[in-house]
Amino acid sequence: MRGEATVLHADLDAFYASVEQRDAPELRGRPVIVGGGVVLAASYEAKARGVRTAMGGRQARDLCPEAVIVPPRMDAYSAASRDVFAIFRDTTPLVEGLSIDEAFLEVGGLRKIAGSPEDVAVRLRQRVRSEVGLAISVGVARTKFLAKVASAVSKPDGLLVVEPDREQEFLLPLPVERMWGVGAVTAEKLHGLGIRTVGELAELEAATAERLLGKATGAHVHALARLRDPRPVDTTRRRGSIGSQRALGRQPRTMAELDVILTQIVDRLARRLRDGDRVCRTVVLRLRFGDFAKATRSHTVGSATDRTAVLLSVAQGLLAAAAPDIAERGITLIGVSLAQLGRVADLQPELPIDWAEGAQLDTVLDAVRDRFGATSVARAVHLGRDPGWSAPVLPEQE
DNA sequence: TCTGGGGTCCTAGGACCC
DNA sequence: TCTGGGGTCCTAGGACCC
Repeated sequence: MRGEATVLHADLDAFYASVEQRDAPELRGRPVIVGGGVVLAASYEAKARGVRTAMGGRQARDLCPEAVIVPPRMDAYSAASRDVFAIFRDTTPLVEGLSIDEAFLEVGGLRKIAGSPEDVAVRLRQRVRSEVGLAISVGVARTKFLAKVASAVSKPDGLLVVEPDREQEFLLPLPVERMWGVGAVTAEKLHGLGIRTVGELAELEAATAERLLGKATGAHVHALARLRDPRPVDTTRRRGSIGSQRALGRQPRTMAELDVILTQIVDRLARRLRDGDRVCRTVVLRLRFGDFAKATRSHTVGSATDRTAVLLSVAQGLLAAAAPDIAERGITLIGVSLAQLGRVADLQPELPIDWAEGAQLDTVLDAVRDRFGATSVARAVHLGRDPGWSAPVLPEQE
């Protein structure tokens, strides 16, 4: 095996539940479930009783009647996440966040100043424990995939280094379900061929895996099983979509009710969009019907926007088109995703302004505001041929 | 099991363009 | 008269992840 084990995967343990136990000492040592209708997170005491993430609340209470059930406090989790990511970035600039509670860190360049990757991992775990008060598990390996599997195997509150010459003996005996990227459907297909371990998957021809699982998924998981994972830690990834949804229960809903909910969702999303200086081109309406079958309806606009009014009218158009289906089948969830995200800055070369025509500032600003909103005006003006122009402060319309 | 909420990536067909 | 081939975009659905 070439290369050294320099990739860390750091993953907070039972994150939401651990924050609750940190902030409320009376919860420590007791089974804690975060969530209500559905389990968002379970402490290790609750997991020991069989409670699992995404399990229905009723089933969780049946399994563990003495569990303390607490409502989620997303603000507290976001703050804890920021604190932990600050320690990640203080450890190395090469951090790739995967979600609110996990990240990859490339630490290969730190040997001279900070010691071996294992030394770095030991200190990282100590710092998160002492400075944030949370347990974090870390896997160390030559590739992202192996580091991710290693951190999962090390839990709870563990550290596992997979040295390059021990990779096969670590990975091949594991059940295929432990692979990152193999879920229930893929595992079931593999079981159908009698394949239960990663080693058995590795013994297949790549073409066989691709026929069984599809070209991309087959090639991907087959390569991983053969210890091939060339993906570097990528610090440049940006979110490609944002979304929000609401479960509605089973009771019938009028189109007027749905319109109110849709408006609230779009309003929230559009604010998040503008807060992040982002724009989007595609609006996706997510529906779940009375029989819990899911569907999406989407529309892409020609010019990216962050305007609530534009996004809402697109969403309303999609909802209106779906109204007959909803009337017939009922509806149990409605949601919206905004996709094809871009940065406001990226819009500027596309501004439809012909500067050669000697456009007046007011005309230009009106055009910019109409298309992209007041928040974009100041940046757009910087594109002007005259860098001496200052950006007027316009009130946000909404 | 009477079923959250936030995301990523891939597939496949049709439209459209050259 | 009998119909190319490739590339990209859009839409819808599905698997997977935390």
